[in-house]
Amino acid sequence: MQKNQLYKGSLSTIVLKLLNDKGKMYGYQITREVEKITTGELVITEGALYPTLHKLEAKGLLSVEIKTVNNRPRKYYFLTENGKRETVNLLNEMKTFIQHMDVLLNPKLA
Amino acid sequence: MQKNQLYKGSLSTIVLKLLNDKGKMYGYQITREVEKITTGELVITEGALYPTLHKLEAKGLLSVEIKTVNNRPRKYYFLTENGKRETVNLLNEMKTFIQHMDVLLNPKLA
DNA sequence: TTCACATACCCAAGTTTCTTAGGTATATAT
DNA sequence: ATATATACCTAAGAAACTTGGGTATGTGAA
Repeated sequence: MQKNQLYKGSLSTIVLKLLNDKGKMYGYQITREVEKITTGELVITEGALYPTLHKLEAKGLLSVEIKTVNNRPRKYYFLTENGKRETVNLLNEMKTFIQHMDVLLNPKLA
Repeated sequence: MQKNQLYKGSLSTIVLKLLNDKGKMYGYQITREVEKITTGELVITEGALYPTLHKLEAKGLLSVEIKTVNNRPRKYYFLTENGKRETVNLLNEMKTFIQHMDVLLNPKLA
């Protein structure tokens, strides 16, 4: 999703958090929304997103609902109960990760 | 370095920043230092660290100096001029990454 | 003295996550 | 007609790890 390797591993967390806040979203909408929120700086490629959505569904964290809009099918994803619990876990892990980075990269002098 | 996928991609940044602050360090010492700083929470495996040190050296970001201490060889790594420049870049990328995560995971209400 | 543990280096096979580069198809604006 | 936006998808390869080894010395405890 970037030249930068740091984003590796954060995609599931981003997707789950978005669905947690918005309720239901479809894949293409997620890519648009992330670009909008980050003012175009973070672009999620479809080659990364769709396999991730399928993986989260296979794990039982997401469910799907297909709707046809403008003669095109849309797959709306939403969190299952397990998905809601896992979202909390992943957000905590992200918080811990950032704290660790802060300690390592901004050491207290003396 | 963790169960968690988030740390993937951050190892080079951590190593370069440590060397930037400490001057010279050897591999084993880096693993000890990171554990110490994070009070045991972040453990860098040797299977991850040594290939990373070799990669950074191959890229011209690190140089090596071998010393024998207690009848065992130690390989002290230190930043080259390019390494110093790249450290600044990677620290900025980490800062940007954390800002993006903040915007995505802690959206302003309304 | 033997046995574990810390120190100190290393590699190879496998996994996960992503990038790159495609493919299909409809609607709309130029 | 042609490009762009919308909307889904996959497969091959790259990168960064984990896991599980290997070698070897020094030290402390049973």
